[in-house]
Amino acid sequence: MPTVRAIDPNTLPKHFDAVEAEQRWHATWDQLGVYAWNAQRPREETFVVDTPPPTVSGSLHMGHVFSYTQTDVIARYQRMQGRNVYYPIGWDDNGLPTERRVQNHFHVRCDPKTPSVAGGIHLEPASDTKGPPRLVSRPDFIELCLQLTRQDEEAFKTLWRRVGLSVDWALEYSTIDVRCRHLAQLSFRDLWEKGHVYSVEAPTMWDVDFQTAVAQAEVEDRPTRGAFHDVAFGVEGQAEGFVIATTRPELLAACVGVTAHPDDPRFKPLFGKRAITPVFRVPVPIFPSELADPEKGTGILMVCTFGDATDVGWWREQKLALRQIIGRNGRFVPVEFGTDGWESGDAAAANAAYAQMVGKTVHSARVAVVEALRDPANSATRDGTAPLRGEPKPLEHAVKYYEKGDRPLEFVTSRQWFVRLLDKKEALLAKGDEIRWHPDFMRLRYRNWTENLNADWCISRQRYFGPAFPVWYPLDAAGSPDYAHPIVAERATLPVDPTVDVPAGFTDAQRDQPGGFTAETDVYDTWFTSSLTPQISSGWELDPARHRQLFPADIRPQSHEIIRTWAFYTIAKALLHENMVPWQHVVVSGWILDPDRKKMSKSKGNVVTPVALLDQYTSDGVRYWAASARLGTDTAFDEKVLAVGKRLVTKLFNAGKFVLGQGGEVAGIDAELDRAFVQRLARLVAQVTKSYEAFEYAHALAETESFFWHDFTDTYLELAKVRARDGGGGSALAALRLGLSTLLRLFAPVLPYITDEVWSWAFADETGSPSIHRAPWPGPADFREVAAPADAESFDLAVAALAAINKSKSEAKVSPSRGVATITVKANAATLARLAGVWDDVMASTRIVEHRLDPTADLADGVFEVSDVTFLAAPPKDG
RNA sequence: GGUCGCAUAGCUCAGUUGGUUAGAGCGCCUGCUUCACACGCAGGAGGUCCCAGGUUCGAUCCCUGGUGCGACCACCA
Repeated sequence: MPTVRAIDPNTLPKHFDAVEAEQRWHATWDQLGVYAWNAQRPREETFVVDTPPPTVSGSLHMGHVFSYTQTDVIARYQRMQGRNVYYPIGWDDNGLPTERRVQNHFHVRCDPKTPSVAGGIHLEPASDTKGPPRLVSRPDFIELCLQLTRQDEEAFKTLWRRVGLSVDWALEYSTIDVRCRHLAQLSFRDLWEKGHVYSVEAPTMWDVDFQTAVAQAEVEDRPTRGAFHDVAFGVEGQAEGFVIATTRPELLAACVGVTAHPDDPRFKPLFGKRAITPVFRVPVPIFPSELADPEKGTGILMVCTFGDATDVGWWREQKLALRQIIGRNGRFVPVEFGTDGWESGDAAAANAAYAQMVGKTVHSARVAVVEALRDPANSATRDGTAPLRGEPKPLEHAVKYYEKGDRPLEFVTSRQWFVRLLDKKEALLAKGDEIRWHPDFMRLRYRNWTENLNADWCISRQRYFGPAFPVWYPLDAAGSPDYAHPIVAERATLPVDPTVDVPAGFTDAQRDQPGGFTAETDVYDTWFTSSLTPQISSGWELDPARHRQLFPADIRPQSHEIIRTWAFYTIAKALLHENMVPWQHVVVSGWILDPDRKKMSKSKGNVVTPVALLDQYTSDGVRYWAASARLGTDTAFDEKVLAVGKRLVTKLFNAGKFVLGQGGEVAGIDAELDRAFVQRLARLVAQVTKSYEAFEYAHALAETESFFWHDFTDTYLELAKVRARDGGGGSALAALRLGLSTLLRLFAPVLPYITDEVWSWAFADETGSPSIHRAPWPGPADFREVAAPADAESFDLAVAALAAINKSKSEAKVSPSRGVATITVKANAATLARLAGVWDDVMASTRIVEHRLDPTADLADGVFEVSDVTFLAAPPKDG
């Protein structure tokens, strides 16, 4: 029989120093290449994670740690199952969040007309953001974005390593890097060739601060305080007017129509006539519309270019005039009245009234218009009273905002690029159903969004820090761009920067010259690139062989609030490019909530910083907390759970120290108790494996933890340790080691540090797996050589007898370790007979000297009672 | 307003494919300096499984309705 040498517990620290161990294991894992993806292994052995690239625009909070750890646990399980795990990490650095952060950090604004700083720009963080921001050129602005995101990426990387993410750092990328830009442009080119993209000049949702168009998916409603203003309009050719209610009086100058419900008797007589607006005295058509709600406001409303999406619809259907008074920066632009089919009225007076509005923001224009509406001279009716009827009535209503913006969106007419999606809803829904969602109900979020989609995807942004469109426009003889015939760069020429590169058939001298060409200066919506993360991993057209190896991915981890954006767009791209699904599974993490059950987020100022918690509870402790929550379940942040995780780490350390501290001859596992334990262990492994296969890592952890703590350390270890320690316990020694080795591996996905630490004390050499994270996942092969116990209930009988004896000690208020001089154990005869195989272990662990087994017919099977207990004298206290 | 989720011990959460006394951890109580671990061990108290109906021999679990909390979407005159 082989002999195992005990480790010397004295060579181990008294307490587990997690911070030291974490540093040490990072180095070891790097050196061993434990997490490296092997490009040589085939697809069927590979497990591909489509990792979310975190937005690099600030700091990571516990919500990030929570969800990324959950993904890591799944990846670590797959790796131990022998899969070749492709687990990349990227940084989503392009886009508005970064631009905004750079603007604030350095107090700058990008101005394409400003010349670049010679020798490259270097700025210190701005200490004072008062006064006008410094204007910097587009290349300088991009450089500042890159500088700042590089810093952020380093900080993120440090934290992710600390948390123990088993990503392959060789696969690190950023969404602004040249390869991602190349892939984004290839994607555009492919969509262009397939006829899925188009550009059009139309009213589009517009953020006046960022001065860019935004997509439907990035819009959110926010309850906003406003006020109903009752405003009297005149009617052409009659004395009687009517009163509209509006929350946006400042748009009065942009009023191009008036509408009410077709069946509303109050306004029926007005349809077909023209209303006269107060102040500006513009005549506008009054038309019926089913969309007008007689119950709302006064039942009749003004249509402006543009107050909201409904206005856009009416403007199109009724072919109303266009008077776009709000400019791209949110300020009122000059407008000439009298040139839009207006015949009657006083254009000069209107122009004079409007002249005071030019340059004002929405807010101050509102003040100005309301002021004008208080003046009876501005009345459009003939009753001589002020157009504003009564005082504004405050209300709170939902207003559309860009999700990252601060002021309400406006509809601004501009030329934008779109991906045509509205005609592909059926195909999009079908793809969504091909994917398995965890939890399954999350697919309904996707369905709901897709079914209710009401606009194509606006992919152009009038910004700077993002991949460029590979597009130029020919200029006609007058120097005007021919938007109907864009020049899209050929695949082979990509990537291009249209502001630097020259389209085929032109020379650089023709740039921005009549008869020449001009660059498209818009950049992509950040989701246009982010929706390609599976292709960024696979290389797609840049590396077809790798693409076949890595696409579709196995899992897409993400949170549920971005199903409408990230998941949706990624599914759309895979559909449009290759008619495929981008991944087999979507695993949706929940949120961390405050104790008040509000989402933890930076804006709410309730974020707990991860580093302090990692220091206090160890990385494994924090991971334990994250892995305790099921997918899709929002969880209240509870520090007690982290403390439990830390205790589990300590317990593993101590149990490992004890088990591996026992040496001696190892025998086959043949004692009844040992066989009964191994049978339980094998059953646990089967259950835990099943849970992991279903992405139910929290269930797997709970089962493992319960077995480890209750069945292993409190029960089996106590029952077997005397035999293992006092020689002749080769079977117990082997079973204890098998138990420890198995439990360490079951815990390894969640607790990578402590498990590898204990593994390294003995099992690394014994098994030839230097890191537990490359050790084989436990399975039937580990237990094949151990015979089943003679009695299937041996383990439970031993536990029940042990509990009965312990209880007598507890009731007598003596130490559990106190020796028992005499005891009588009662059970029915059959139970006592079945106990025989494990009774010696029970006696040894409870320190029974003399006992009597008393068969009693009236006790149920498996039930023990003890009586006549006397104890040995307490051992002398030393010191 | 539409869709979805949740509601189980003081707290954080499991669980029951419908079946005798519903679980864990934390917290609480009673003990135990125990030779792996006091970040421990033993013992214990604590629950109308949100409410009302229905199906069933039987419901915490299934169905219907309601209440509360949360999310996503819509509502912007």
